[in-house]
Amino acid sequence: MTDAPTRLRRIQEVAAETGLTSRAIRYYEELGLLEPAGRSDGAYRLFDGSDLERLRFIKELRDDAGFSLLQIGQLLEDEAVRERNRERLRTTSDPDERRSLLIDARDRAVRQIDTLRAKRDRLDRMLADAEDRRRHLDGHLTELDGVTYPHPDRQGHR
Amino acid sequence: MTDAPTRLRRIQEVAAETGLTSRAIRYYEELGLLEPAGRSDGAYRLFDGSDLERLRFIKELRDDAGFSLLQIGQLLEDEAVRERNRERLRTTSDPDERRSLLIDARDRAVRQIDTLRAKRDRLDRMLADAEDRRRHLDGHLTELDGVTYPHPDRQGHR
DNA sequence: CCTCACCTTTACGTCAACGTTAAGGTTGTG
DNA sequence: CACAACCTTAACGTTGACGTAAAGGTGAGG
Repeated sequence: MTDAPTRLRRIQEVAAETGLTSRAIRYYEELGLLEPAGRSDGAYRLFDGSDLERLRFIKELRDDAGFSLLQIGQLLEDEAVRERNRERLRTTSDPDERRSLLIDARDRAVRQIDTLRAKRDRLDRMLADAEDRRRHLDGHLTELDGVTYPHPDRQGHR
Repeated sequence: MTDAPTRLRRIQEVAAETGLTSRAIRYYEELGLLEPAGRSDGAYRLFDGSDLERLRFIKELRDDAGFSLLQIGQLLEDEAVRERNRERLRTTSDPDERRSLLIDARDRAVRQIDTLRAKRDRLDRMLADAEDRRRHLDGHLTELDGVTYPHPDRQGHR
């Protein structure tokens, strides 16, 4: 009892909370990116908290990092492999196996770091350019008005 | 004369130098992402240095930043608008117009900064996670071997 | 002038990532 | 138990970003 308040949600609620569509969620399942926590008596999909996390993560990777669903599958698979290896690490005491597990894990991490770093560096450069421009323009503006003028402030984002 | 050694290239050479395909280049033109510097007597497309730059830039945005061609079109359009406004800025002396041009430019820069920053921040977080994992694994490995083993050390970045 | 490698436009094909419709089963509320 | 609002699978449609093939023109060397 007191099994932690693991509320189970049906697909449309999940869609609303994640900003995805039901169709997209089913599609991700079809691709093997996740497996809903369970099913109802009729065959309704039921999602728990970790499913929500996973879906939000997928969306982040898709929208912000621009990864394809295939690449995302790889990343998630990598994470799963890591999890299994950590388990294996705790249960084995053979030092050779321990070392090879660790080396494999490190290799995966390094590969991931490389791709991410490449992406981030390009973005950083573009960002720096844009910020330079803004600073430059701010300079011209204050020079013109002699006073800091009101931020147009598009939407309330930050 | 001495028009700078503006070599003109035909599409396949450009493809080889940019890592794109001829088809992709024509497609980008079709979408209005660029206009080749000229055409030969028969109607061969001829590209100059700035075309090459532009195509490399498009490829970076597509591959590394994960932007859609539509978004890339927006970014390039923004850049073009900036260029025109800078020209206008130099030729007008009406302070009201000058200020509105500057404010508009600053607005565009801010918008771009916001989107780029969001993407970069997500990538940064993922990267930090991966680096933490690598450090952690390195620790375990040196602890196991009692010696720092050879870094595979992908490339010499950073 | 011939030839071959390259180019042109036009048009249909393909793959990922879903959207949409169809035909029917499920749940909870009155 | 009726009914509306949700869900299911299956299947076909759509859009972006090209690939590929067809039918013909171009241009530099021999």
